[in-house]
Amino acid sequence: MSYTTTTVDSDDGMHSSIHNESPAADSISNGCRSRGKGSVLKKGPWTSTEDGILIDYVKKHGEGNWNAVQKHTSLARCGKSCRLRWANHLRPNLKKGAFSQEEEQLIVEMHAKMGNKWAQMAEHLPGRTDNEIKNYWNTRIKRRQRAGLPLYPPEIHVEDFQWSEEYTKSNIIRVDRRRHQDFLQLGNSKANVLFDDLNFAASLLPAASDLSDLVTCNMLGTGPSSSRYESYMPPILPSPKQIWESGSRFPMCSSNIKHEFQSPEHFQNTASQKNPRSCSISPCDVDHPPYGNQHSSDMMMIPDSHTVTYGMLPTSKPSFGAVKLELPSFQYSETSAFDQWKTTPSPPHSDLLDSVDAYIQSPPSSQVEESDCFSSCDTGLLDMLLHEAKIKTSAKHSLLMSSPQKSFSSTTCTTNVTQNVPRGGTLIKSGDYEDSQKNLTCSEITIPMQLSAGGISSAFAGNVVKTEEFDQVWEPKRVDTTRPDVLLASSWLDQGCYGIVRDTSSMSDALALLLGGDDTGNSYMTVGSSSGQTPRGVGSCGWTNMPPVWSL
DNA sequence: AACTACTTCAACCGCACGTAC
DNA sequence: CGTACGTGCGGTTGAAGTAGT
Repeated sequence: MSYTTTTVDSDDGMHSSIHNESPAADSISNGCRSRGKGSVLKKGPWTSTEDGILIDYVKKHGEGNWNAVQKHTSLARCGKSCRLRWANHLRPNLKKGAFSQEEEQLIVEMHAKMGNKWAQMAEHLPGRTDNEIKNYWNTRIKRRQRAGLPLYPPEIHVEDFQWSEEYTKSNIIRVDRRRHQDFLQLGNSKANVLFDDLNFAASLLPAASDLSDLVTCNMLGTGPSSSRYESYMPPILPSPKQIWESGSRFPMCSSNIKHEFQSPEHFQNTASQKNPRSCSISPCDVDHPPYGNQHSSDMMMIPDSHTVTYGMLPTSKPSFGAVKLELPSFQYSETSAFDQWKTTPSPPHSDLLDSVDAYIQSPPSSQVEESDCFSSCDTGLLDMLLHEAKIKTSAKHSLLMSSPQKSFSSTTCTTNVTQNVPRGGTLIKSGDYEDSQKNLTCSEITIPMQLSAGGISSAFAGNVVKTEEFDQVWEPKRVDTTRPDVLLASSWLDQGCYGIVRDTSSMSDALALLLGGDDTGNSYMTVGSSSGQTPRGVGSCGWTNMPPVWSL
């Protein structure tokens, strides 16, 4: 970062040169609007002189109207910069120095409750700024990650705080607006898997109404989720080779989350044992090779953060896709996940930590997009999804209740089979609308969506998941590497999953294929597979877009 | 002492929202 | 009603500081 920059750019960092030619448009420097043509705004660290000028200004004029600072003083700083400087460093009663233990505790609790709402947290910490809190938290994340500690201490029951109705709603709205543009930029492919995942999540859980709210919230990247955390999610994944060799299915498909779900019966039986709102995840039974000896903690998710708890990386193997297809404990466990993590022995794991570090330093760029993908539905779509989820869940419910464990397990297999094997493959042409409701039976799950040229709209196309595959043993098959989605996934494996960019060409090609569309401008998106063990769409498998259904 | 790796934190950026015109 | 502006927020960046070798 060069703080010596004195650019005078066009609006919002577009860095064009029109600012001097348009009388209406003030000069803008990297998002800061400056008054007067060609004025040069200083960037970088503030000098004491500048501080003095700003303090004087505030004394005279009070806070606010920051853009006027430049007019009334000799300060060559944009209003934004002035506000930031004042708020973070110059305003009175600022507390400097390290956070006290009480403050730290409060931050942790607040974060568990509200996520990355730094400004809100700052309101509860007099003298502290949002920036300070944010920095503290980010540092904490790294520290605890390195130490192999969970993000939240055991005494913090994240689930106790989360998903308050108002919070959820407010965040859905906010993030929805914020992410919409990102979504439009993503093209259609990712939205496809968005619904894919949502569909699965909704269809596999018994409490449709409750679930759909939560799932949708999370799928939209809302709630107390944190892309920041997502950035710290470690690539604790087996290599593609490992995946092949292990016979495991594609490891990072978000639908794997379903493994975390407790059976309806179990859930009901145990619900009363704990705080009804407590839904933290306890370890599931993982005892099958090739990951038989791995600890379930490997795949613990922090409900708040969409995050695999990197803190527990020291466990044996990458696990995400290797969880036994068996029901996890969905109720709160007395031996909390955190406790488990803490007591988890730490075998050699330098490779994993290295990966984590690499990941931190060079998070795959695709993360953001994928995260955004889930954050980008408009509210109309949200309602639609909720409705859809409920319907599907109802349809599934009888199956699940008749043999919960079996059903769950089977459904999981179905997911694998349908998504990795051609039979369930469906080519979705965006712009088509198929009323999935009509197609919905106990043996089919239809994923609703439609993407229009202008972005996403509330409509459905079909992605059919056939439950006739129940109980079928999944076998790895060869991937049709000519398929764009395979290329995408492959490329993603190379880049996003492991934080290592090996070759971007395949990704580009795949994207071109996927997003290029046909002559009519419609884009095709493959949802199912056409051959072999095809990873699901790239969006469905990103760490960042895994629907945190586990937070239920 | 020199170098490297790592951490901290100030500041920037883009986006979203509210309001005035 | 649309646009411009002011402001706030959350995420990201990189210079400076620190620790380790």
